Amino acid sequence: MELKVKNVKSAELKNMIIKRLYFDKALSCADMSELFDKSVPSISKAVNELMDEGFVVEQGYAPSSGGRRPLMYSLRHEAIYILTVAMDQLSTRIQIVDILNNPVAKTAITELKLLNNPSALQTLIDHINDYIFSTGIPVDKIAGIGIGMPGFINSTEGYNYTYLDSGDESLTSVITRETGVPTFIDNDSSLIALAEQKFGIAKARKDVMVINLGWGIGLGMIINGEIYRGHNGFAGEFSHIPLSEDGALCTCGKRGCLEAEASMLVVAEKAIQGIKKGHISSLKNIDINQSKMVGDAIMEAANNGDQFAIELLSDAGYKIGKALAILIHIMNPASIVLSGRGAVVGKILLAPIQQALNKYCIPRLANSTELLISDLGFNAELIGAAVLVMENFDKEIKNHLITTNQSSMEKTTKN
Amino acid sequence: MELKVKNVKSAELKNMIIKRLYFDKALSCADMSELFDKSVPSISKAVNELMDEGFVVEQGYAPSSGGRRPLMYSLRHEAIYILTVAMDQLSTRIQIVDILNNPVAKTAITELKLLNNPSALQTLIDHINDYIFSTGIPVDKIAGIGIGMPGFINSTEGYNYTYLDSGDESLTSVITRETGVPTFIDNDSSLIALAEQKFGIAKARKDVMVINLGWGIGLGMIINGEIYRGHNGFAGEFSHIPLSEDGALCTCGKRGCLEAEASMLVVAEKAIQGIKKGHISSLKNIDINQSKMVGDAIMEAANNGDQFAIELLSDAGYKIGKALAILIHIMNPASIVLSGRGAVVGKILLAPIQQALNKYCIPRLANSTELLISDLGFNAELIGAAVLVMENFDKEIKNHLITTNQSSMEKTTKN
DNA sequence: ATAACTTTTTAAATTTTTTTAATAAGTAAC
DNA sequence: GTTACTTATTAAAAAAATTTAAAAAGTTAT
Repeated sequence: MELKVKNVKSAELKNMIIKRLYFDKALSCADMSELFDKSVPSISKAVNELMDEGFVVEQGYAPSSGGRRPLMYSLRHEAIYILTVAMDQLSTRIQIVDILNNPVAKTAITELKLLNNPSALQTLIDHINDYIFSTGIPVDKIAGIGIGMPGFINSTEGYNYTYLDSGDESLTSVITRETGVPTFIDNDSSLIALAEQKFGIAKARKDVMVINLGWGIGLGMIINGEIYRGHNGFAGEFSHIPLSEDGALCTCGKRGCLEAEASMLVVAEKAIQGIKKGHISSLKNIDINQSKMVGDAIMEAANNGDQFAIELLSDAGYKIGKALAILIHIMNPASIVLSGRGAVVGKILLAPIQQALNKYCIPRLANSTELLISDLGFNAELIGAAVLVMENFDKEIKNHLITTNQSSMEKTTKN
Repeated sequence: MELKVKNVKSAELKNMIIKRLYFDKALSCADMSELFDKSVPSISKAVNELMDEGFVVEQGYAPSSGGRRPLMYSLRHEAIYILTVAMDQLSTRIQIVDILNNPVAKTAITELKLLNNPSALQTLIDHINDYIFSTGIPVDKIAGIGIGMPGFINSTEGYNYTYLDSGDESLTSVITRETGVPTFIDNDSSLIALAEQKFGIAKARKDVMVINLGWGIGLGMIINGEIYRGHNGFAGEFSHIPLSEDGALCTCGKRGCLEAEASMLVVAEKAIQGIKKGHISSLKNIDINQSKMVGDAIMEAANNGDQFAIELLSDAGYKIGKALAILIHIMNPASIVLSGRGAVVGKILLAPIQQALNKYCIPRLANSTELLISDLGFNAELIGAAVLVMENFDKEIKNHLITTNQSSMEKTTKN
């Protein structure tokens, strides 16, 4: 006996509508007809079914553009929630957001060391389950779990080859099984890029390079409007491109990597050296035993006008600019976005970066690339994780939401 | 009175079939059903219509895979020809090929200087028209003209911002008007990449970087199975990425560009210097006043085991390898193909390139990229030009072919 | 204020596509 | 050499999508 789902194409259209409404908030039938190249009656039918299923609601009339006012449809807020997770080497943030990306509960922040920590995966799962329980939101209202994390990640297959070893089974499969919610993972920088392109400063742009300025230097690439992950999912390893011939030794074992020359960690290191040598600066009272805190302190000091801090950042900015020149030559992007932790000093970095671009770029290329500073800030990765879930919104997720929802999908049995 | 073409979607399917048959040579209805996610009857209907229109013929039965043998369909050879053009700074090749990319007449090679030559465009048009006339192939059997050329090119709009100035009107529009055949242009390196991915060593691979080793160093990118051209069509400007801090002066005005360090022209230049200094080599009797001929001579000498030539090429190879390391970090491609003129010394370049990759690449990335040498050689650009035309095969082209063909499309008049 | 024109939605008719079933043509095991 | 099982094509029936037409709800110019 074989089970067969009917109306596959119709279900596809409905998923496309849900997905689109997540990004565009509200659309009329006419809008969607245009968007999906489907007739209005087809759209109308799908929308009505989605209303019956509880996913879509009428939102009211939009202003007329010269004729009858269009009836706008949007997603029902209570139908879909998304659990988002942003991990770095040391700490993990967990959050549940609604369909407007607004948090519905306080973000949970926990210490979770990724390196050499065999129990990290179980800890993560426990934290997620605890968080879901604490919010009281039923599991079947959560469309999916999106997780951003560092490491070499194969997003399609759901593996992280660097951290959170899950054995033969994929990481996403383990978390899906243990939480009961479809799970998706991706590289932190890719998710930041996704956030910037969907809801940030690079909104709707097709070819965007997002630089994740943090303790390393990540690169998330949007190519033809989609995240580009490369053949094995390792694209965007910007941190370790060889920049100078005999530069500083990098954690990767090679010399002259961009990360070893210009990351916030290196800036912090240089600041500590400088302070030890007696550099006059508002930083001189900082605890120099914790590079990461020094990093934050430098950025704050720079924004407050501290000359020494600005000098250090400018130096890093120039090197980043040189690397960006290479990136521009290869990719000819519409925009480059400075995002991640370092975005707060974006304005200070802008001048030296532009200077490097002028020196190392063919003018025609430099001029056709806009340099932007993120306004999403620290939230980018969490928003990106939500986008990741909704980009993968398909039959499976809808079934997960619908199983304990009101109606069930039409199925026929083939005899 | 408004004219409206019916069966738009059906026409689309038919174009998809023609396109696919160009790439796959022969397919059964079942194959196409799978490929296009359409029912067999839909495919069958479209194929029968295409046979009536004279585009498709039955090709015979393929071996059975356990059941009834599939009837294979292929394109009718006499229905579609493609005119391909490959231009470089000094000379232009023109050719007409059939649907199997086989030339149907001798390739025409003419001297045509691109730089500072206001009459270049008219000369090109004249040559194309003369060539078509000389072959006796009727214009309405030629699906399109594909042209590969150097310069900053916007393939979608059909402009070349560097050469062949066509004023306000697009270059493709001028040539289409003057020849009566739909025309498409693209960057030479992009077309070489297209050829390698469709009919060359990187066949069917999705993420491929093709290096066009010639007088410059070009880069054609296949991303997600499609040519990537960047935001303005300027992507792949690999020649001018800053490689060394205070390197040789480049024609672009900057220092340390890859092109200025490792192109065949530079190798030739170095050879001339070496010979003048009395280097012992089989090259010593070459005419040192023509760098380009020296370039060819060096490649030949290297392939014959000349130590000095090999040394020069190895040096260039190592620098190319360093640049490829950067490319691999950013793109994580499945394959890198060495193509263009320099492909003939690919085997000699391989070792120093690999050496550089070992030094400058994270092992995981280097290991997941295969380094290939083109077997299409000098023909790649012409084949790519044909692919460019067929990739753009759409309603317009089909109409062009069909106007003076046997049947005409069904049209209805809206009252 | 009214006529003329837009835009959106709904319902009925038509077209297109897919599903189903039947037929044809082959392979492989016994 | 049957029999059971695959695979491919064709034709008729069923389902789905689009086109067409009409109605509803506005805007704008006179």
